[in-house]
Amino acid sequence: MLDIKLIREQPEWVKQQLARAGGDTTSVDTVLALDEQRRVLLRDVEALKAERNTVSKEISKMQDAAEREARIIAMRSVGDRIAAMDREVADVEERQRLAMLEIRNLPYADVPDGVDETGNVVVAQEGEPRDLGFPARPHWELAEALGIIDFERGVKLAGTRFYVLQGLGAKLQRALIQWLLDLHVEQGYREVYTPFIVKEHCMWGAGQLPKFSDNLYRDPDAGFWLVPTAEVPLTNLYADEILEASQLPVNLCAYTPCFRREQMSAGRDVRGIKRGHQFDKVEMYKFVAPTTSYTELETLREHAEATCRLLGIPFRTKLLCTGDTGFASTKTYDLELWAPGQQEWLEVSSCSNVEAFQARRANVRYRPEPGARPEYVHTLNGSGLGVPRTMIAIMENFQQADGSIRIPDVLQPYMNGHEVIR
RNA sequence: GGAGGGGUGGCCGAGCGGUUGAUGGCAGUUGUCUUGAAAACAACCAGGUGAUGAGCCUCGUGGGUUCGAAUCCCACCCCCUCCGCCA
Repeated sequence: MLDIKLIREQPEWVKQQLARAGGDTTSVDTVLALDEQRRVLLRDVEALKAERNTVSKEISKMQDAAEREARIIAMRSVGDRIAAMDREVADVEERQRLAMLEIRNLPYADVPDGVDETGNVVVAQEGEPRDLGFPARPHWELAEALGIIDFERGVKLAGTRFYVLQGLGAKLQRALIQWLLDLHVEQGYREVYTPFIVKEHCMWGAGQLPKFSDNLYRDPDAGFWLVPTAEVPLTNLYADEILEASQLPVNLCAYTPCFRREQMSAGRDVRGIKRGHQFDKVEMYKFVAPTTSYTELETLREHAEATCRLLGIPFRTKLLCTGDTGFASTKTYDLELWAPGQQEWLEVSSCSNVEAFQARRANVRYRPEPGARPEYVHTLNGSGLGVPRTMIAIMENFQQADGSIRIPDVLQPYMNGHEVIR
C-alpha cells in the first residue's frame, strides 16, 4: 500500500510513476475523490462528537432534574445523526482502503523503463555456459534414467505438475535445503520455521490479496490459506508490532514449501520440475530502517549470488525493468542459473525492495529514536534459492557423458559421502 | 468434540454506566543527590488522525442500548484450563 499522504500531495507524480510501470492510474483518482469526501464528512461528524462529549460531561454534573431532563432530550437526535454519519464515514473509508490496495508499488528512480521482460537489463554475469563435451540432456531424461524422479507416480497421486523424488534425488533436495539454510545463517540471517498455513489477513498483509487470489490454495471453512512463499509468514511475523531501532536490521531465513495454483501458466513449463503446484524454497527476508533499504538490497543480492557462485554454476543477474517489476516491489533483481539441457537461463531467485509497501499493510513499525513516533520499516525479500530449478541446474550442469550426475562440492558434506549419482 | 475461565497501554494489572484514554506496579527516558555507580526522590512515558496545537478515534472485532459505554446486551474472533479423541 502506498502512503496516502504521498498520493494527496503529489498525485500527478504518483500517476506518472505508475504509468512507468504500466500500472493503472484511475485508482489514484478514485482514492483522491474518496479521501476528499472522507475529510469533509470527518470534519462535520467530529464537530458533532465534540458537542456530544461536552454536553455529556455537563449532564453528569447537573443537579436540577428538570434542566437535566431537558438537556438529555435535546441531545437525543445528535446521537442518531452521529451514528448515521459514522456509517457513511466507514463506508467511504472502506471503499478508499480497497482502492488503495489495488494500487501497485512505484518503481524506484534508477529502474529502467520497459513494458515487459525484454526491457530487463543484465547487470552481472559470472561463468560462461560451458561445453560439456557431449550433447547435454534435459533433467527429466537424466532424472528418470537414474530413477531419482518418478513423474508418472507423482501424477497418479496428485495430477499434473506433481512428481515424486526418491533415493539420492530426494536426498539431494534435502541436502540443498540444508546447505542453503546453513549458508544464510553464516551470512547473518536467523533461521525460522513458520506455519505453512496462515490466516487470511496474512495474505492481505503481504500483498497476495486481493490481486492474486486465483493463484492461492485455501480452506474456506477454516479460513486457512496455504503459503505461496515464505515471504507471507515472514512479512507478518511482526505485524502490529513496534520494533526498536536497535533491533534493525532483522535478517531472517526460512525454508517452506510453496503452494501455487499456476492457473495463469496453464500449458507452460509442463515438462520436468520447473513449475509445480508445490515446490520448496529457502527465503531471505529483511526488516530494515528506511534509509538503508537500497544498500540492503545490494547486500541481499550479493548473498543470493553467493549461493550460485558456491554451487559452481554459471549465473547472471538482471535488473528488472519497470514493466516486469512485481506488484509490491520498487526494485527487483532476478538471478538466473544456466541450464544446458534446456539451453536456457532459469530464474532461481528474485530479490526485491518493497520499501514500506508491505509494512504499511501488515502494520510493522519501528521507533527511530527512544520516545520518537513509530515509523514503518522497509522490508526486502529474496529467494535463496528456489529449490526445484536449482536442482535442474545442478542436474544439467553436473551431468556426465555416462548419464551420471556429479554432486557439487559444497553439497557433498550433506550427502553422506556420495559424490556422484549413478 | 464437551465443560469452564479470560482478552485493558512495551509487560503485569485495577476499573464493571458519567471530569477514566484509563488507578497502581515493572520496564524505559530525563533530572536531583553522588567522584562515579547503586539506592532514594521528582518529572515524563500507548497508538492513530491532525501541524510535535485543538478536536476526534481506539480498552480483541463488529453491531446494539443510552444524552453518555472499557463498563450493559448480541454476534464473531482469539487465548487459557479440564475432559474426550488422535499423532
